[in-house]
Formats: sequence, C-alpha cells, structure tokens
Amino acid sequence: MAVSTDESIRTRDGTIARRQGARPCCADVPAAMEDVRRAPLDRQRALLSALADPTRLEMVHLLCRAGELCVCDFTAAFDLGQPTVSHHLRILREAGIVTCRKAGQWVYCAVDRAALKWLVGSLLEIV
Amino acid sequence: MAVSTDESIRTRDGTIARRQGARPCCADVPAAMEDVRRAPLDRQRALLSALADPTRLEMVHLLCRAGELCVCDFTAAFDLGQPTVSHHLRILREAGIVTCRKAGQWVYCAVDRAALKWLVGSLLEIV
DNA sequence: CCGCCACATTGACGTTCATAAATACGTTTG
DNA sequence: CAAACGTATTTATGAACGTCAATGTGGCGG
Repeated sequence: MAVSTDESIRTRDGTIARRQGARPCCADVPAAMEDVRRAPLDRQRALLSALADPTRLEMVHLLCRAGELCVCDFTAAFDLGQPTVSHHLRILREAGIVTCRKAGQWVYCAVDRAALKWLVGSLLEIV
Repeated sequence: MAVSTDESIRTRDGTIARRQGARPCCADVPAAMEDVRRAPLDRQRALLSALADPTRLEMVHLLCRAGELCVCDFTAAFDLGQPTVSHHLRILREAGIVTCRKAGQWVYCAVDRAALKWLVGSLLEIV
C-alpha cells in the first residue's frame, strides 16, 4: 500500500485541517483507550442496563415516590405475572439499585439512592 | 373472598405495623402510577438503553475524551466490523446522544453533552 | 470516467432477554 | 399439622439485539 505525504483537507466550515499520511483520520488512540478501560465502565453499564428496561425503570420511578413497596404492590401495579415481577426485582437488586428486607411473609423493596447518585456522578465525570 | 377487619403484623425489627383488611399490603397506587406515566419516561429509557450496550458506552467514553472522531477511528479502536460500528453510531445518533457532521468523505461524530446532562438531571429528579 | 475510499444499508445468524406456566420454598394461620 | 399466602426458582418460548458478510451510495483522485 502506497503511503503519501501530508495533505490538507477542507472541512465543512471552510477551514483547512492538516493531517498526516494517506489516511488523514483514524489516528492511533490506544492511549485514550487505556484510560477508558480503567474507568469503572462495567458497573456503569450494569446500572444502565438494569434501568434500561421500561418495566424496571417504571418500578424505580414508582419506588422512589413510594419509598418502600412490597412485591405484591408491583404485581398489582404492573399487570405482570408475579414471577416476572420477581425476576425484574432480582435484576434491580443484583445491580445494587434496590434493597429488600423481609418482614413476615412480605418482602419490602426500596431504592438505594447512593447507587443512583453514583451513576449520576460517573456520568457527570465524562460529560 | 372473605375480608377480615384490621389486623396488626410483626415486622422484622419487632415493631407492630397496623394494616387494613385481609391483604395488608398491595394498597392501591393508581394515583402514583399516573404521576409516573406523566414523567418523560420514554426519553429517559431511550437514552439509558442506548448507553447500556458495552460497546456504545465505551464509544461515548472515548468520544467524550476525544471531542470528535470519525467512524474509521471507532472501527480501528473497537475491533469490530465497520457495519457494526455504523449500526451502533446510528443508535447513539437516533437517541440524540451523538451528533454527526459530514466533512468530505468522512463523518465526524461528537457527543451532545446537553442530552447527557438532561439524562443526569432527570435521574436526579427521582432520587 | 473509472477506481478507491468512507460510510450506510440489507439480510441472515446466533445469542440474549422478557414473559408466562408450573413448581418449590418459607411464613402465617386455623 | 395442614392449608393459605407471598415470594423465589425453573423451564420453555417468542421477540429483540449484536454481529457479520454482502451490497449500495456518494465523494475524491488518477
């Protein structure tokens, strides 16, 4: 593959951008990638994907307003089977977004605000 | 179904909670649901699900640090086929998270910080 | 004008996920 | 102890998603 010398390209606004080689863009970005990988990307993604489902997001909204709800409250509110509700609550619990306490035969759930605040903070860092 | 009168239940910490009827929890929450549905849940969910994918989240991270990148930068950085990268960028673009400008035969992408800030603000509202 | 390049689109494939039915578990009540 | 209730788990199914190969599109250079 032939490699030409530097060349200048015209950008949309008419300015001249100086670039190197035959492939003006596609500059190496391994250094930046290192920083990216070091970031707590996994936890961020776990929280985001737990919240990305419409049912679970509505659950969190409802729970934030109600403060504390038991599982049967969700089954009554969401027109979903009890196993499905339990499934979603498990995902939210494993993501650290909700905490559950057992009282008698009921399980009361609440939002872990610290987790949501951490997510917000981590998003603010990259903006 | 028989409905009993008020009854008291024992909670985990030993306190007595007074509840009504045969089904102590599962109180009606339609009023709260109304408020929830009125909230901009859809946009919130769209942004969250766009960010929930590990590749797309890393793209946004990288893009926030780099400021502006063309599509071939991503194909070089992510070890993915060009159609796959294009697919992810389309989702991010349709979600309003990234904006694209065409310069020559390259397409340069940048993060719409306002969108991310809106998401952060909407999350802070419910916490 | 023809070939190359960056990027977008289409179609297909394998995987993941949400949901429901059936079942199991632990607690309360009679 | 047995029945009833709230909740968790298992299993199966259909839909959605990420990925790739092939192809299409538009701009740039020889």
